[in-house]
Amino acid sequence: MDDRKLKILTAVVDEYIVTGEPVGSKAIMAHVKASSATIRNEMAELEKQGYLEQPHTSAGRVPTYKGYRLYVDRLMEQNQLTDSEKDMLDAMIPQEYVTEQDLVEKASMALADLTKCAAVVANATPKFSIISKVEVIPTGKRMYVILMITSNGAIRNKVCRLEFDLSQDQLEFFDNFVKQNLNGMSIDSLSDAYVEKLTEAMGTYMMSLSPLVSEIMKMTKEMSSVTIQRQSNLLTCKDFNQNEIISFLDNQKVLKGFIDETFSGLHVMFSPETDGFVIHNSSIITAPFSKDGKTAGALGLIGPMRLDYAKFIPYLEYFTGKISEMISEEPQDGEKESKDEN
Amino acid sequence: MDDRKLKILTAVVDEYIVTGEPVGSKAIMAHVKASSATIRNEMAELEKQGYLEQPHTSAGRVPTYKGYRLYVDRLMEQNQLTDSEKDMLDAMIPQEYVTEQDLVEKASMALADLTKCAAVVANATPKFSIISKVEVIPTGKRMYVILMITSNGAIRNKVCRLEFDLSQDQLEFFDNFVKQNLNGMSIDSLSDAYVEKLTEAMGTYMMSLSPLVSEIMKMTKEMSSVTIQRQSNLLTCKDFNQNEIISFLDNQKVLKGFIDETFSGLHVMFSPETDGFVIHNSSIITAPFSKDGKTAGALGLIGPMRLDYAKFIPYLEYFTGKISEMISEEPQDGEKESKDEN
DNA sequence: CTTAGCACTCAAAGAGAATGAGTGCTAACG
DNA sequence: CGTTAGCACTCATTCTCTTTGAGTGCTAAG
Repeated sequence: MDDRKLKILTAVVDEYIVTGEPVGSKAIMAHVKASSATIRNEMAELEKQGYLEQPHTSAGRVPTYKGYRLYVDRLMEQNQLTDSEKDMLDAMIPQEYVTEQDLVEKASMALADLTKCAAVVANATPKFSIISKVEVIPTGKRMYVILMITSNGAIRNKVCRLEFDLSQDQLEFFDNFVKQNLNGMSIDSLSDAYVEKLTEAMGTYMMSLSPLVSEIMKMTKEMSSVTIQRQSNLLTCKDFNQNEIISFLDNQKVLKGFIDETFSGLHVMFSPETDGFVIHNSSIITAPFSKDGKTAGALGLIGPMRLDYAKFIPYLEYFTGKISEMISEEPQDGEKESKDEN
Repeated sequence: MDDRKLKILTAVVDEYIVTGEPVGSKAIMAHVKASSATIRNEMAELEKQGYLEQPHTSAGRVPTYKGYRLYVDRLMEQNQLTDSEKDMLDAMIPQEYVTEQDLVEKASMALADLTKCAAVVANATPKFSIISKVEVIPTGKRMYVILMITSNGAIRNKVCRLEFDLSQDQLEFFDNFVKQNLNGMSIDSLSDAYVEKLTEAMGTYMMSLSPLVSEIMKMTKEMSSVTIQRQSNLLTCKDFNQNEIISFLDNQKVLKGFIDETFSGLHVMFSPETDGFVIHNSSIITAPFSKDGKTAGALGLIGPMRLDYAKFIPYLEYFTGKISEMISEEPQDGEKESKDEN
């Protein structure tokens, strides 16, 4: 794979990202010093190798998935953010917020608006945070609310209906039981086996209380929230098949499948790589953010493959950087900054 | 307005609901005993009176909003549900559910699928239910979770960040304060004036605790949930302007405006009547459901004006009837039925 | 190996022409 | 006088046919 071919491929992708039209040999001449005939020959080879394709015989070339992959991994040059861009991005990050989730969602919404993509926020709660409180609150005949709060501030409640009413005694036992055995546990470490051991340790209380334990287990599994903002941007993007988008809107659970990967660093994934998630011609960029040095979640953009990676990746990383700063324990009201504490 | 005109108008609407195409005079001949020329003359008059309109000179007629209004109010004959229809509808209502909200949402989803409309569920919580529990739970530096549970089983939590940490003493005071002054209150009766009086009654605690009170007030205002299911059905309906739908998806808050009316009985509203809610050519059918004889919420369908009212209204009423039965205190495990108790 | 030149391809856009569903109007009819 | 048959007219839709032009592959000369 010689240098000129790579240059041509880069030029095709760059151009296609801007115009959205198949790129012809003449357009490439502006980027590569060679005649259109030479470029055509090279493009024909690139097509044979699977990096480009033609919508029809007499059209220009369009990058294939393989072409994008190479482009993103090795060819693309990321833009450096200018000061004015940074100012613009800064202005988009909300200064007022209550929960971290709140901050991240608002920021992602702004990013979605800017990039005309849909934005995803994945919460790393189950992987990286610990249970700080579990409460069971009676709320009607046989109805109980379980309230769970985790170290990163996520709060969930769940109603559950039991077969019997619990006695005061049982409730108190459970309260203590939870304090001793669940509080302080990392959610990720609550394996089925561990929970079974716990349940057995409850002795005579097991019968009546084990449904609560299993509800709590369910809650921990549902803790990993994945929210999507500005899905409508997918609808207005003409690179997509409308019907696919519509059925995606109806069941977006599919996204949860490959979320775990996103916490490890910057990722660019293309639709052929994300099985289960089936919007053809789409790509997802994700970047993790952290709190006090520990992964706290990931922010992502869903858009067409024809995405301005060189521009948007720096945007995304700038955002996750800022978010990490903001949610980490920072000096407030004049306190000293103290990072990397637990 | 003579009888034949009304028959012709009815025929136009009936026909248009089925075909979606402008209705010509010949098609009407199947419904009304008269020649096409006579019908044309009558239709010309109906057009002058504003009940019909022509997309263009050489097309058939389409009902106007005024035409639909008359049709729905006075002309339409509602279908009687057959036994097999009832069976079908019964099969669509979930037998397993935890909360009432859960039941209603699942049912509305099924109804949306059946009718190819979007479904709305409006919760009457703030109007008709009482606070059964408010708890304040500390969850980090200056962070507190307020948990609120109402008599109909709605649960909300809200994180709030205070300026100061609260002492044990303050928390206990607030707990008692809430028990005495908020528990048992109807949410609707929490006027700003009442709350101000409450706040003043807190005396020396006022300074530190009033932010909590105002957060609780905010929560009560956010209690009225309106959820929409199967919005995608709006997208696939060709009677709508796609862009309008897309911008509706982005901010569906607009629905909250006229929700209160829906609790009073069956309503059919057309887009010109629902200001704030601006999907042209749309209509909304809503019907309330109740718990032990008291209004608990409303279920609705959003679709094009060209909706099969004669069929869908009975569906909707059947559903709300069933839901009312299910959520009212019924005999369980062989207990006797006891309606109209509080 | 590179490139100028040329014949060829094919989607897209535009111009008529044909189609047909539907109308309004007029004049005859009972 | 209301009803209706008949007719000329309208106009969105569909189809075919042509033109356009961007882009290609191939060939032969540099």
